[in-house]
Amino acid sequence: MSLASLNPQQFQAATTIEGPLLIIAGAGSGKTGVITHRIAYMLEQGIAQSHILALTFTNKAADEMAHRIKKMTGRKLSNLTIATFHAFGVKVLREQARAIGYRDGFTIYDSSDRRDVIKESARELGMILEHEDLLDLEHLFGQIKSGMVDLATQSKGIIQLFQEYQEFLQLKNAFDFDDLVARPLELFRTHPEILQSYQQRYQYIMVDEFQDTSLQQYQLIQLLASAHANLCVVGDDDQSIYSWRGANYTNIQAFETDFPQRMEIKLERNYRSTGVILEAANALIANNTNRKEKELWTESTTAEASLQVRYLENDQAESEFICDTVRTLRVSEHRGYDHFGVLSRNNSLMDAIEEAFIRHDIPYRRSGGRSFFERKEIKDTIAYMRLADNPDDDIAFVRIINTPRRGVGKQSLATLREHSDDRKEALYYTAKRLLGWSDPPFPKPTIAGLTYFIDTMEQFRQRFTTNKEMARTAGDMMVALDYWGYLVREYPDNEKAAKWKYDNIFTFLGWFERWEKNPDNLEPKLSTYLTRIALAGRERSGDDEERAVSLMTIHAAKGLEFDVTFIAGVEDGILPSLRSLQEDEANMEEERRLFYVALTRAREKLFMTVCAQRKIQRELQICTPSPFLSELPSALIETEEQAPTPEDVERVAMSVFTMFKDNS
DNA sequence: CAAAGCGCGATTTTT
DNA sequence: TCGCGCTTTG
Repeated sequence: MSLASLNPQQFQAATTIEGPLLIIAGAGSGKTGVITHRIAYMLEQGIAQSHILALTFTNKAADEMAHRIKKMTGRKLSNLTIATFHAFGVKVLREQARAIGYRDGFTIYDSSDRRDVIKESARELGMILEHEDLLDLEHLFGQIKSGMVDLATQSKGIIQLFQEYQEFLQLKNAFDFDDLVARPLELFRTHPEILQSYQQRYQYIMVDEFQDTSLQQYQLIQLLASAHANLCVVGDDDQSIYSWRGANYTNIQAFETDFPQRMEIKLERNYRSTGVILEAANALIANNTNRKEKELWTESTTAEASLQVRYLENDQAESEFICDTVRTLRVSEHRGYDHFGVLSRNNSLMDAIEEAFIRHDIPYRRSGGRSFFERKEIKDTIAYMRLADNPDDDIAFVRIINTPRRGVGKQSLATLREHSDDRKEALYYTAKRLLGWSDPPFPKPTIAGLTYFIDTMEQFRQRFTTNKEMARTAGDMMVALDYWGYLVREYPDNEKAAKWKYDNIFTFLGWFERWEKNPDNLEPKLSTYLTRIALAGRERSGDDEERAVSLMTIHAAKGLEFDVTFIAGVEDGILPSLRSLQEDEANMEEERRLFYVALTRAREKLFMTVCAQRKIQRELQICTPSPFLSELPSALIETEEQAPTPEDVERVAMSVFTMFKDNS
């Protein structure tokens, strides 16, 4: 490796490895390079891999970091821990499950599973929940678990439901997402000897995207680092965009008080964007109060640089403009598709744009959104795998017990639940037990269906533990269950849809197989893979490295960069998001940071599009430009058309009005 | 008692 | 527009 490529600040950040260190790293300041160099430098200094812990925010960032260190040092990284907070929590819990009363091989419940668990718990207590209550409870339980709300302040009913919920998880040997941070923290607090063993192991700790850590995450690393105090945190308060998930950029201030002997380094030189873009971004973010003063600068100038705002009639025109521009610039400036990125505040805006990409036959990659893993057929397949791995997983059981249909409806399920409650037994085992009776309490066809289900599952559970070809086993399982027959029956006059869904299952299993057979894979177990997809959920497994335009939310784009960047829907109510502001007016600053993150993704060219009207949830809405646009120095911005005058807005409003009149 | 058929509400961001 | 839950049907 060569530290020579680093500027003085970067060099100091990379080579200061003892003691607490705070690195304030502006957008595009070569942060990832510094972190990877820093770890490589540690290894070079003879620090054992096993003593280093690097925590990141996304799986993608963790993978990327490991990849770069591997390349830089040429070493095998068998013992280096680079993980997200959640993945690290899983590691600790797998090692220590027994200390908190769990058995090995637990399951991780994602947020949609959480919904189901709340429903189950409510049913158990005889409570009736409206859909809205359910959403509120999901949110509330998350806040309680992450320590933001005190359970004791809640009503009796809620306390009862929460306790039932926790009991359910424990009984089913499952953790939810919040547990993955909260439980290890609790473990460390209550078991000093366990904490000590981890402190001894992880003597050098590094945290990326520190501005996005929650209070609990901060407390966790504080505990771990308290023995050696070799803690390096890297962050940028201007890029804190996850407060809704408990992220607390005041952790940066907390770090300053908690480690008064800390060293502080600011990286303000930007290597990514051209001057125009940077100047605009600086001007925007200066409007935020309560931030650490900093000014990004660059020496980069290029003829290709530009910052444009386009005013378009509607979302259709917006999509067309983006596609046209991509195609034109690709040819005229010889840019690969993968150098283009399209960002939006929320996922739904991307639907229209994706459609246009399909129409124009432009290769694209859309991340986030209703991902592949959220398709019913994939969720079903995963549920079968989960149940094979952990028969206690009632949520998986309920999901697939009647998929394909095998005569198990509401009544049979109620019978099963009744019998399982008595013994605190998982539904799977209850079913197995009841079928052993001389006269099982189900109708004839149900008995047949259930028997086949249990027999098949038993057989494949066996095969999963003994057979090395797990993906193949899973495929055979879906065949044995006749999932194909199910799809044909569900989509009677649409065999194409059925075929498509069936193919999806095997695409998914293909990834599984690749993972399973990867020689770098240290632990090719079913439970390991299930954990992986639970944590990585929405992220596409970056298999096809084909060049494609990236379509994503601004949140998902953090840490990435594109030569040519589009920000779609730069309109009031979208950016800033109306919902976010309704929740709390103070969110304005976070929305501004979000826009700041979007701006700073661009290297050379940045296009922002504003529509006069757009269809939101099937309804045509009149749009006005985002107030943030007026915070950008107008001298920097090129526009082809004039910004719409109030008369324009009125005209569009009238035309929409008459359209509605005609329709009714 | 399970399966097919109809109506209603949903979408901010993600580990 | 689609998935989910409720109602009717067989």
